[in-house]
Amino acid sequence: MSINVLVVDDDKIVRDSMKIILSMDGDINVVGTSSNGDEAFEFCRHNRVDVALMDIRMPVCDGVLGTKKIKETFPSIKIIILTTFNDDEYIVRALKNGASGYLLKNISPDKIIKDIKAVHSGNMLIHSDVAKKIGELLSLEKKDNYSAYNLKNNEIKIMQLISDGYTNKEIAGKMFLSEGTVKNKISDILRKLNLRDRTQIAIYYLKGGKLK
Amino acid sequence: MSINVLVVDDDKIVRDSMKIILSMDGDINVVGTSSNGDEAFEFCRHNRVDVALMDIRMPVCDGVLGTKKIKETFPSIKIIILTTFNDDEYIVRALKNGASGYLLKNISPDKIIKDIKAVHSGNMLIHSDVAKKIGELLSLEKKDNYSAYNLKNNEIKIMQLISDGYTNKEIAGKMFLSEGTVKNKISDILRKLNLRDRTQIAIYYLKGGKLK
DNA sequence: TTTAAAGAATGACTTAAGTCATTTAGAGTG
DNA sequence: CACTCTAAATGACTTAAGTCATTCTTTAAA
Repeated sequence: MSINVLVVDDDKIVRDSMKIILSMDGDINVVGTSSNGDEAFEFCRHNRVDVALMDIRMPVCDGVLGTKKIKETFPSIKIIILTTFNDDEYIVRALKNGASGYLLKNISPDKIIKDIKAVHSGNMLIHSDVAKKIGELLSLEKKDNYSAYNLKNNEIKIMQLISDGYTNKEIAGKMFLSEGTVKNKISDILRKLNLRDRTQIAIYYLKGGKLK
Repeated sequence: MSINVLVVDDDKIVRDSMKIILSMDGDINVVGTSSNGDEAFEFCRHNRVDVALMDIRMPVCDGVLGTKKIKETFPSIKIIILTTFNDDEYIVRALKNGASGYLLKNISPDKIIKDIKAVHSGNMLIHSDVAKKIGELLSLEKKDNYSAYNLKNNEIKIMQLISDGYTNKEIAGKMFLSEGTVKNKISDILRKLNLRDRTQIAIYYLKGGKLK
C-alpha cells in the first residue's frame, strides 16, 4: 500500500526534481504533477490521490484556493503546503482551508519523505519556522510589545478591563481607584499608544497588541 | 545518537508502560520519569533531555505550566503534550508556551515513536483531531452566529466598522447614512445582543461573535 | 384606497468618556 | 531640610455616545 502523491508547482524544474526525489522511496508513488490549483483539482477528480504537495504561489489558482477546492470535494486528501515563503497571511488561510502541513522548500529530500508519511498517517505537521509564526498569531509576547510603549502594569491592567467591556466606574471599583484617576490613566494610555478612545484600546489589546 | 526522552505523567502505570513501549525502539532512550511539571523541570536541570512527553492534567504543576518552566530555561528541549483530553483552552495555552506537539493518548505505540522522532527533528506535530480545533480557533464561522440574533447585513457592517475603531461620524460617511441613523442602528444592535456600548460590540465581534 | 411595515432622518435629551490644570501626599535622593 | 518624582485625586470642561419619540418616505400587502 504505497502513498499516491500529487506534486503541484508552476515551475517545471521543481515538479520534475520533486518527482525524482520522492520516487527514491519505495512507499511513495508520484501519480502525477499539476501546474496550478485548478489542474490539481481536476487531477484529483480522475485519479486516486492520497497526499498533494502544493506550492503556494502559482498563477491562475494559487495553493490556498487549490487547497480549498480539493478539500471541499475530497476531504480525505491530505495537503501539504510547500513554499519558499514564510508568510503569515498564507499560513492562516491555508490552515483554515484544511491544509495538513506547512513546510518550507529548503528541506532535505529524506525529510520531505518522512513528512509526507507523517501527514499521511493522519497528523498535522508544521515546519518549526512556521510553527513559531503560529505561536505569534495565537497572540503571544504581549508584554514585550507593551513595554515598548512604556506601559505600566497598572495601565495594562486597565487595558485588560476595558477589553473585558467594563465602564470606568467598574474599573475604578475593581482597582480601588477613583473614577477620575481611571480616566486620567486612560488618557495616558491613549497618548502612549496614539489611539483615540477606549474602543480602540480594546481592539488593540484583543488583537494581541499589534497596531493597525 | 539516540533521543533522550523524559516521560511526565502523574499515573505510574502510564509512566511504566510508556517506558516499556518507547524502549522497544533502538533510537529512543528513556532517561527518566516524573510525576508532575515541577519534578520534570528539576530533572531537566540535572540530566540531558531531548524530548519530554508531558501529560497535561497533573497535580501540583500541570503540563502547561511545566512546559512553560522548561521552555524558559531550556528552549532546545522539545515538548510533546500527551493527553486524553481535547480541550481548546489547553491547546492554545500549551502552544503559546512553546510545546512542539500535541497528541492524544489513544495512539498506537509505533505512532508515538514516529512522532517523537518527527518532533525531535524540528517539526511541530499536531494530532489531526487537535488540528481541527486549531482550524476552528483560527477561523470561526461568524455569520451563522450573527444570524441567530437577527442581525441585518447593515448592522453587521456597522459592527465591523466599530471593530475597526471608527467613530459614528466616520461610519456614517462610509455607509452614506446620517450620524443619527448610525446611532439608532447601534442602539438596535445593542438591544439585540444585550450589550451596553460600542466597546462591548467590538469585543463581541473580535472574539468571533461569542458572547460571555 | 387604506393600512402596514421598514429604512432613514431629526431634534432634544442624558450620560459616559476623555482632556487638562491643579493639588495633595508619600518615597527617595542629594 | 529642600528637592524631585510619582501616584492619586479633584473639578471644570468639551464632546462623543446612546436613548427615545416622532416624522417622512417608499414599498408591499389587504
